[in-house]
Amino acid sequence: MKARLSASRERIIAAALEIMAGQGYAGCSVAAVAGRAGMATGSVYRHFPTKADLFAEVFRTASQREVDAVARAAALQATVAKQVSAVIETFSGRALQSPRLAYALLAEPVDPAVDAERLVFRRAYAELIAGYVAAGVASGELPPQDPDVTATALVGALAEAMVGPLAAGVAGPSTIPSLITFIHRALGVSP
Amino acid sequence: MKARLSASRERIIAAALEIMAGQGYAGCSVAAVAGRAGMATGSVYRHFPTKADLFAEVFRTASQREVDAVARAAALQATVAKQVSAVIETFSGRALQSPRLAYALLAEPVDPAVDAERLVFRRAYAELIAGYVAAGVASGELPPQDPDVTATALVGALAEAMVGPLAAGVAGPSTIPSLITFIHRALGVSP
DNA sequence: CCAAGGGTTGAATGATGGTTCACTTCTTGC
DNA sequence: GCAAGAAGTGAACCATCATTCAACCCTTGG
Repeated sequence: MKARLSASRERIIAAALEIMAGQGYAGCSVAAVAGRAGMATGSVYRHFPTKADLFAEVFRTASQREVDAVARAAALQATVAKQVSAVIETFSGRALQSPRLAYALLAEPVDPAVDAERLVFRRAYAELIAGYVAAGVASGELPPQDPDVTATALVGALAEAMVGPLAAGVAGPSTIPSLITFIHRALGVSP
Repeated sequence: MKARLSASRERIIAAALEIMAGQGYAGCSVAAVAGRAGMATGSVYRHFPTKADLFAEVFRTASQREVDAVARAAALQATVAKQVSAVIETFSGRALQSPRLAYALLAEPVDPAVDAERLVFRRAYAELIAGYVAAGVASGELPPQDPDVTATALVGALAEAMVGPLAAGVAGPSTIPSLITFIHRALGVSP
C-alpha cells in the first residue's frame, strides 16, 4: 500500500518528464500529466500540494540527472582542459538529443516558482565547473582567476551557445569544437 | 489627428516600459498598461492587435535602447580590449541601474511570442560584439577565431553573470573587473 | 465476510486576464 | 453647422486551467 503510494508519485514525475520531453512545459497541464500517468486529475493533488511544487520537483529531478551525467563524464578525465571538454560535449550532446527538454530546462517560460529551480540547476553546473577550475589554478595548469566568476560565465556561454542550435534542431558541425576552443582560451589553458 | 494617434501609441509603449521597470512583466496586465497610459483597456486594442504584439514592440524598443547605449560607449574606444570593456561596463552598469527592467528583458518568464523578441535582442548584442572581434582578428590584435561563436558565448557569459547580481540587487565590487579579466582572456587579448 | 479508512475519481468551481463590442465622443471635410 | 467616420470606453465575455470535493471503489484488519 505504501509502495503503491510512492509508486504513484514516481509515475506522476515520470509522466511529467515525458510530456516535457515531447511538448515542453507548455504541454504540461495537470490534466495531461495525470492522464499520462494513468490517473485522474485530482489524484495528483494527493501527492503534491500545488502544480508549482510538482514541477519544482520535476525540474530538480531532471536537473540532477543532467548534472550527474556531466559530472560522471568529466570525472573520467585527468586535466582541466579535458574535464571541461567533457562537460561541454556531454552537456551539448544530451541537449541536442532531447532538444525540447533541454529548452524547457534552460529557457522556456515557466511559473516563477519553478523558475527558481532553474537557478539552482545552473548553480549546480557552475559549482561543478568551479571545482575543476579551482583545482586547475591550484595545480598551476590554469592562471590565477576567480573560479566562481569563470564557472558562472562558462555556464552562461554554454547555455547561450545552445539556444540557437536548440531552436534550429541541430548544431553546425563546427559549433562544438569552436566552443571548446573558446572556453579553453577563456580558462587560460596553455596550448 | 495622425499625431494624436501615434501619440497614443507612444503613450502605451511608454506606460508598458514604466510598469516593466517597476513591477516587471508580471505587473503588465493590459488593464494596468491602459490605466497608466490614461486610457481605457479597449483602447489599447486600437493600436495593437494582441498583447503579444504590444510587448514584442515594447521589448524591441527597450532592447534597441540598450544596444544603442552599449554601441555608443564601445564606439569611443580604439582597441578591441577597450571596446569590449566598454560593452561590459555599460551593459552591467545599466542593468544594475534598472534591475527589474533588466531582469524582464533578460530572463523573466514571458509569453512565448515575446520570448522570440528576446532572441533578437541577444542576437543584436552578439552581432555588435562579433563586429569588434572580427576587426580585432583582422588587425592581428586577437588570435584567429570564429567571431560569431565568440560573440554568442560572450553574450551568454555576460547575461549569466548578471542574473545573480540582479536577483541580489547589487554586484560584488570585484564581479565586473573579474568578468572583464575573464573575457579578455577568452578573446585572447595579449596582456 | 464485513465494515472502516483512505485512496481515487472527474465533473464542478473559481480566479485570472486577454479580448470583444455596443455605445459614446470627438475630429474633419463639406 | 453637420453628417460621417474614426477613436475611445469599460463592462461583459470567454477560454484556460489550477484546484476542490462529494461520491465511489479497494484494500485491509478483525
